[in-house]
This record gives sequence, C-alpha cells and structure tokens, in this order.
Amino acid sequence: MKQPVKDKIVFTALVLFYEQGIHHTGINQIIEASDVAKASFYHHFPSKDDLVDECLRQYGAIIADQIRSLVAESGDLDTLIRNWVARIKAGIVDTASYHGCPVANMRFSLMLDSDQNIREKFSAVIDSWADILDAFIETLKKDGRIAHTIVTRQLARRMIHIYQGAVVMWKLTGDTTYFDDLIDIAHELVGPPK
Amino acid sequence: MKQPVKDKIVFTALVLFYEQGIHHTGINQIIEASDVAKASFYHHFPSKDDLVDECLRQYGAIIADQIRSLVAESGDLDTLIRNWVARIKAGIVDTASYHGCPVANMRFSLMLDSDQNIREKFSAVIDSWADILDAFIETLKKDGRIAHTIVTRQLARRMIHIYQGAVVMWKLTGDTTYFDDLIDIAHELVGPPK
DNA sequence: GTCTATACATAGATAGAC
DNA sequence: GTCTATCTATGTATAGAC
Repeated sequence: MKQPVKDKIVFTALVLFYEQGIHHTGINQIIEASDVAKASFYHHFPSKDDLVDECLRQYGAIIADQIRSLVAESGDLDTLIRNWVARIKAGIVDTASYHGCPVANMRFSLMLDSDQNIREKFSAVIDSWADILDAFIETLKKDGRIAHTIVTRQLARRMIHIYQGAVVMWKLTGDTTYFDDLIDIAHELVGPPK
Repeated sequence: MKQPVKDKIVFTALVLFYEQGIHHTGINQIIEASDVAKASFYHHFPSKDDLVDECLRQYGAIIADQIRSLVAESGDLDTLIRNWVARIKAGIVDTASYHGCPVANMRFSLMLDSDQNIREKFSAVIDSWADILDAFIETLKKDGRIAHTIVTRQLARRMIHIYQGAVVMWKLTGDTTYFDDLIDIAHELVGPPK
C-alpha cells in the first residue's frame, strides 16, 4: 500500500523544516527527498506557503498530543512538572536532532510581526496548548488536589511562557540546565500549597 | 564630514536585519540602501557572514547599554523590574517597528544548533548581559537592600530567561500582556523580602 | 577605494507532452 | 497525476577598468 503523495510531501517537509528551517529548505529539496514529481507537488500545494501552513497545523497538533499524554500520565501538578522537564531532557539527549519548539522556529522564520493572518494562526495553536493544561489544572482544583489560590489560565500561560524562554536560552547558550531550572521556576509560580 | 563606508554599511544592516530578518535581507539591498558600491562592500566584508558577525556584536552591545542604563536609574530590585517592563512596553507602542530581541532573532535565523562557533558567540553576549544584572544584584545584597536568600547569578539568568519567553509568547500571539506579566513573575522569582 | 558588468548557483514556479 | 525542461527572479560573490 503506497502512501498518498500529499502525505509523503508533508511528512518530508515536517522533518526538513524542523532540521533546517523553512527558508533554508527549498521546494526542490522537498520534492527530491519525498520522491515526487515537481508538477505533482504544485498540484497539491499551489505555493510553498500552503505547505508551510499545513506544517504549522501538524506541528501544533503533534505538540498538543504530547501535552495530552503528559497530562494523562500525571496525577498532580508536581508530577506534571517533573514529567514535563524529563521529557524535554530526554528529547535533547540526542542533541543533534533537537532544535527547540517547531512552532516557535516557524514563527521566527516568518518574521512578519504585523501580519494579522499569521498572528491568528499561531495564536490558535498556543491557545490549544493552554486549553489542555487549563483543563487539567481545573480538574485538580475541583478535586481539591491543589491550592485554590492558583489562577488556572494564568498558570497554563506561564508554563508555556517559561518553556519557550528555556528553549531560547538553550538556543542562545547551549546550556541545558535552563530546562532543569524549569522545575524550580514552575514551583515558584505555583506557590506554596495552601 | 562624511561617514566612513564601513559604518554606513553596518548601520544599514542593523536596521534591515532587524526589520526583515537576516535571510530576507540580501547583500544587494544593503548595498543599495547604504549607497555604497558593491566592490566596496566586499572590500570591508569578505562575505555576508562577516557582516552578520559584526551586527551580532553591535546588537549585543546595544542591549548591554540598555541594561546598564536601566540599572543606573534603578535603586532597588523592585524599581528595576518595573522600569524594565515599562521600557519594553514603551518600545512596543509603535508596534510596527518592534520585532523582539535582535539577538534572539539572529540566533533563530541561523538555525545551526550544533555549531560550536555560533554557540560561543551568542553565549558571550548573554553572559555580558547577565554580568551586568549580576553585579547590580550583588551590590544590593552587600548594601543589605535585598533579601539575602537570593542566588544572584541565578536571578540574573532567570530574568533574561523570562524576558526571552515573553518575547516569544508575544511573537506567537500578539498579546502584549505577557510583558506586563513579567512584573509578577519576576517578583515570584525574587521571593518575599526576608 | 569605487565603478559597472557579470558570473554562478539556487530559489520558487510554470509549460507542455505523456 | 507524472515527467522533463524551462522561465524568471534573486542571492552571493568576482572581474577588470578607473
């Protein structure tokens, strides 16, 4: 059973865009690597931007799934935080293949800060992540398994915030301890148990 | 008195690289905008990479100066944090010309996470920023104007960390409240006065 | 140091036969 | 849907006269 052409293209693009960045990955390379004819590519994606759009959606969904499984395996906030950092660190072990958050990378590639269209697309992705964390924390609160002083949505936002910060710091310095530091920072943000 | 050719090139590059990103700014555009002959450009900068290198140094120095002046006008940690965020917000008022941290932008443009050379260059810039904050916080501690539970270097690192995180979140969502949030987050990290 | 002209590669995208 | 060939623009960089 052969893989549909479109799927082959997208899969290849997801890998190459993440490894090399969007602007350093040409259409020609994607076409060659996915073993597809040039005209076939343009049949499915009228322009490179359309492919980039599709990849953004996929990256967003992939991370959302990771957050979901992270939540599923964590019974409380402390465990969530530890598992979270553990996963990140595990992903960096093979340091050559880790390049940070694919969504943030893509956002920086575009570099059009005033484009409202772009803003909405990325904003939707971030919201979808925050929603998952949000729901988890809210559940903990209802079950009385958490200090009620926590502002749910705010904590969800801040977790993503400090995560993105750690990625940038790692990219800037190569220092992986910024990820370890996430545990302490997250605990400070959660505050003392009530 | 006419400006040296090299300075004109660098100044133009600093502006264009920041506005458009490195890979969306061609040598030709820089040459045209700085009103210099092509051969003159290559006389001063054998390749684009050399110009990029010079710009990184300049960006780093510019931000370092901003941090220095921020420190100079702040007598305590609380004031520093407030002034810091106030300055960022002021810079975003004209939203069309703000594009986040020029050093982080440049780092994301390069996209070569395993290149040790690049890592060292950026790391040096971040260290120079941390050094300034470090010295300031250390002084406050010695003067007894701060809770001594603070780990100086760690706090300096974390301030840069959460700042970079806020920039990314802003870039991803267009939401400027992530910068306001820096005040609360920073205070949590500083902890209660002893 | 500056000028014009140009080389050379790669980018994104299209044409037209099959 | 696929194939090869090609268009056109742009990118980095160099040559050679002044």
